[in-house]
Amino acid sequence: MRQEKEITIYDLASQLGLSAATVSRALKDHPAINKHTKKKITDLATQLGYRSNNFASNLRNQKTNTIGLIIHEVRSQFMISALAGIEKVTAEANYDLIIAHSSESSKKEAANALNLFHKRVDGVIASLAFDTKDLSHFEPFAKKGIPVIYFDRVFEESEGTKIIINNRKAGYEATTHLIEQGCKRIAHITANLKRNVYAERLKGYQQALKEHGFKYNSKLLIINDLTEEASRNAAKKIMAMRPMPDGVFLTNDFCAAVCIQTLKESGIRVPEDIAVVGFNNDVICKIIEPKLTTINYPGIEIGEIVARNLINHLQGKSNINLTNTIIIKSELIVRASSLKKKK
Amino acid sequence: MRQEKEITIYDLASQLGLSAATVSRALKDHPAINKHTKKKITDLATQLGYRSNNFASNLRNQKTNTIGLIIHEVRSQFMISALAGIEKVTAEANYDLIIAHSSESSKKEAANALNLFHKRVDGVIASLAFDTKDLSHFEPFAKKGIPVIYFDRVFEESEGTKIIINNRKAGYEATTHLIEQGCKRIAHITANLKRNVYAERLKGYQQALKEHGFKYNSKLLIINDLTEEASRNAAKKIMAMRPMPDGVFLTNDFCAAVCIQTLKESGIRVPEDIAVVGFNNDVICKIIEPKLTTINYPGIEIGEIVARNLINHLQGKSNINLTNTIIIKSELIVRASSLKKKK
DNA sequence: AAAGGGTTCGAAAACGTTTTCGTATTGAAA
DNA sequence: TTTCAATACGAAAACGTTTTCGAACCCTTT
Repeated sequence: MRQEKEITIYDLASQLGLSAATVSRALKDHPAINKHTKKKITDLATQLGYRSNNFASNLRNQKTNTIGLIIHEVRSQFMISALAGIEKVTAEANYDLIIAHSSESSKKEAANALNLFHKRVDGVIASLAFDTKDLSHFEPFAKKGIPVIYFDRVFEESEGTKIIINNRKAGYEATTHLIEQGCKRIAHITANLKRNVYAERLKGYQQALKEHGFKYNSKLLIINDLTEEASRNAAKKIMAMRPMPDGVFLTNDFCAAVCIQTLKESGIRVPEDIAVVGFNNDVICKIIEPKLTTINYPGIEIGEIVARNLINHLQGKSNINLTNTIIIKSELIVRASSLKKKK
Repeated sequence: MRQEKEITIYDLASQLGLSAATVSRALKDHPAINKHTKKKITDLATQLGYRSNNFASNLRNQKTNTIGLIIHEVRSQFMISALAGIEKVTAEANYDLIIAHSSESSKKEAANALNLFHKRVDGVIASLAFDTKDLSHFEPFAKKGIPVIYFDRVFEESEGTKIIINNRKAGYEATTHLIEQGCKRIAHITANLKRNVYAERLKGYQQALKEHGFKYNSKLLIINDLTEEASRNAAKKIMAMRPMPDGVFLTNDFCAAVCIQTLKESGIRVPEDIAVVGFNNDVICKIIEPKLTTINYPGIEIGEIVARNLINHLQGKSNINLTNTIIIKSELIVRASSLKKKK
């Protein structure tokens, strides 16, 4: 396990009777270097197993080629898909990715932001924690001109660049679909309304009700934290409502799946007794019986778009400071769980 | 958006009439510095918003405080859990994590390894791609004494340190459980047998059959790639077998869930007509109807153990070169999908 | 007073790269 | 032949930290 000495540009230079400056330029394919010497240098470099030292380079260049990713929870289908998209794009552009997850704690989110700041990331991508109340922990980035892009969970009224879907429209479409299936009493199960995604979906739900002549009833609204236990309790609450709802729109597929399961265990039929629409289009949609109608929330595409925007900005190809909000397309996917009317 | 000048230890030093050496030591809590001066220095540092420059520090120290993670697929419940565990431990130890995923391609895996090598990670954690045939792309790390820990998908006969569960025992227990439930004709659905995890589970399956007086029948073995479509086809193959198996052990919960679904759609009852056991203990187990009996493959714990071992080695608290294989406990979790005998 | 031993700090080199100004060489134009 | 411009390369500083090897100082002890 001998630790061979690491090769530097000085080693290459002295072996070829050149200067370090020339070697450095040659390896960067600088035009001022003769093709012939360039070839000699690169050949020797590969032969000797030279690898450039990123720290020295970063130190000199004052940039890190690293992007920080702050996510609220890594164990979510959507986030994983988004992560995959982000990873793909950043890797292709030769950026490193530092992943920091807050486990839904705004405190940890702030600590992560500070950590990334100290690590001097070139840019940040963030989806906010459940209980984040303000963006003050992102101010250091703004002060240094380090770009931050928010996605999924954002403050819609804030300054920064945001990439989201039209959650209100999605909520509207989900609810309208239930109404079109003949539902007269539609419940909505969602999470903390301080988060834009949930608040907007609720607004869409309310708007759909109103436009179709139903009046919004807050007794049909259940707010929980989307865990398995909470989802099971939500289903019980639904069953305890009198009269029982004949449709329910949930803000999360996993929660919807657990609800369907709980309802079925009590002998309630889906969709005959109650139609169900979820949100996200997780793989679980196609496993649960009946298969789950849902809103397609395309994680990979969103991740790719987020990363692409950030990198284009970093490379000077565009300027996200001019962009405030980018809306990604989403759509309703109809499956058996909501089909009261057979086609 | 003014870019304020970055504060260095020289700035702190000159403002206090000290040397950079003293400041550096004070910030690192070096014992040779007076508590009083130490306090003055740290106070000024926070006041001026000083942040230490990692590159300069890394350049000087010749280490990166970065760990590379090579995974075959990010979109897998197990891998995500493992990732969460790894992230937790590395973050606590103040290591950065660079994630490279190979999308099940050994070519990309080799490219990722090279990339991490050039980035000079201090250590590597890897789970191999579907079609990786040898470990030659990890040799550069060995040559430089950079530790590599393999987990999940490994070469069991190779040199490096490996962290795995006893896949053979797990396969044995799953199959024995089916036999105890009265199954006489047990199929096995798995993936590429070049990968240790699948090969070992098969061996366990075979051993259980043998020990209970059944003889192994290769016609009951189905090998696929665990996608949704392949899983559906596997279920059809099961149904086409004559006589049809009365039990099946699958190497993956998602695949099992799709199979159960397909079987049910054809009117076959689970577990009455055919008992099913999966592998991993994904959330899907509790969603599918009937709930899926499975082997608990504890991703978070494994991730934590892998990361902890690597970091202890890097910090000189232990030496993984002395360790060849660490076996983590796994266990059978019995649910409805395999219960032919009611208790 | 001298010697010794802590304690506290500093000078300076080193890590490996990039880039700003150069200079030297060459070929062509005047 | 001189001049000019283009081409090809080098010297050296700079990026910010860490650490070795001292040195200065103070306090005890002989």
